[in-house]
Amino acid sequence: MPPPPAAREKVLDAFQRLLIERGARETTLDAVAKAAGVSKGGLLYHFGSREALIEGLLIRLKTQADADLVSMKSATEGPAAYYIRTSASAQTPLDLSLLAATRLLQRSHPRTREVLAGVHEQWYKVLRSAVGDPAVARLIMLIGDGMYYGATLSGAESGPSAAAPDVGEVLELVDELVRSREASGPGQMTLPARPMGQNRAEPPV
Amino acid sequence: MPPPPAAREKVLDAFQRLLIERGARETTLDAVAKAAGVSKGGLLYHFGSREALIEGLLIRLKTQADADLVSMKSATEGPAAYYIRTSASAQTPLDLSLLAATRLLQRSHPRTREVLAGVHEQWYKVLRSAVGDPAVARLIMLIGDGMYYGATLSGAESGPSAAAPDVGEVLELVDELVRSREASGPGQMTLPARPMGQNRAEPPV
DNA sequence: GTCTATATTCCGATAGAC
DNA sequence: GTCTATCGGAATATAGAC
Repeated sequence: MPPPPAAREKVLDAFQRLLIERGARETTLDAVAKAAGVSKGGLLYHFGSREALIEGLLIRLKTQADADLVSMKSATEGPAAYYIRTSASAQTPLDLSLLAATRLLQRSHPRTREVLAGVHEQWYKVLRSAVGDPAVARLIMLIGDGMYYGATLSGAESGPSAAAPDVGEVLELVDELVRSREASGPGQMTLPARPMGQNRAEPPV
Repeated sequence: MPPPPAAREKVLDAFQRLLIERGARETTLDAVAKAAGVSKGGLLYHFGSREALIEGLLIRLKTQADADLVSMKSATEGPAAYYIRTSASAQTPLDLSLLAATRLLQRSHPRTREVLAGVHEQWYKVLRSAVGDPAVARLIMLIGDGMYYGATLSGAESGPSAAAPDVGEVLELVDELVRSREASGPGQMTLPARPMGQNRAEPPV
């Protein structure tokens, strides 16, 4: 089987890179073609319109996400740790596709949102079957989302902020929560709410 | 003191709404002017350029964030619970500003990212002084970010997904973690890592 | 398949009337 | 302060040569 035409992939690479670096607004067909090293006509041969280019990115994203799900399910560290650890990175091809798709989010164009939500839902299903407590599974999803959001905020030049946790710290805390829940037993799921962030001080009644 | 000119605020409102609904690409000066009910010339009187319009949005965002910090510090439920609870909403004026600014993120334009990172840092400082354990404070930041990211993903028509937790559930889990940490004492901060997501099963060696 | 050249529409910004 | 009219340039997309 001959290798697939490289031009298509180069165009998608450039499209993603420009979306992340310069945003959707400046990511014009001209700019993508130039960054990919092809002419605009050449680009439009592979992707007949801007919309088709977006669809190509979303299809690539789904393919990469499906492959990632397989790795997640079979990770020796467990799906939860795998999910948290990989959420911290913004380097893998899947991360780049996710970041790029995020730049295309808009309410009036549901396609991108649907794909991202679908990937999200798949992750949750794996977490849900791997972690005993559904609430903990959902919390892990939130933490992963939060780490991913931090990746969208951080630029190349800005150093790590004080609020940026490292992966080991997060894994440790989640592990502690999982063990705490296991100890309290599966039957007890509803605890009375208590104010947080006021060490040892009782809230006013 | 006469009320400040309403046109400026109406323009900023329309700018935010369009950024959220239709993305940065379709949020042109024409579209903003039309949505705000003014002419393009009228818009450009208040904001002399597209860049000035963005700066106006960021200034509004900082003002709203500063006001929110005051509420956060004095919340009777405590800063941590306040932070988590308000992160779930995407309805307040501050939420709209945050969502809109997110649509403007791009690496080559550091200004938006700096403002968002600054707001983030302020939140962390309050959490840090309210929660005993810095690692827990950082985890709460992540959870809030994750809830906010979920808000950027969810559209108006799509129902809540299975992976979407409610606020009470999250508050309960964080509360449990805080109490678990308090019980184990402040001195013990480093625990050996252990695989997660594999209930009671030991990982292969 | 890939290119250049071009058609058409639209964007940001300016000029100037009121 | 708000408007209309318009300029110069850039965007998407098409046509057609090679």
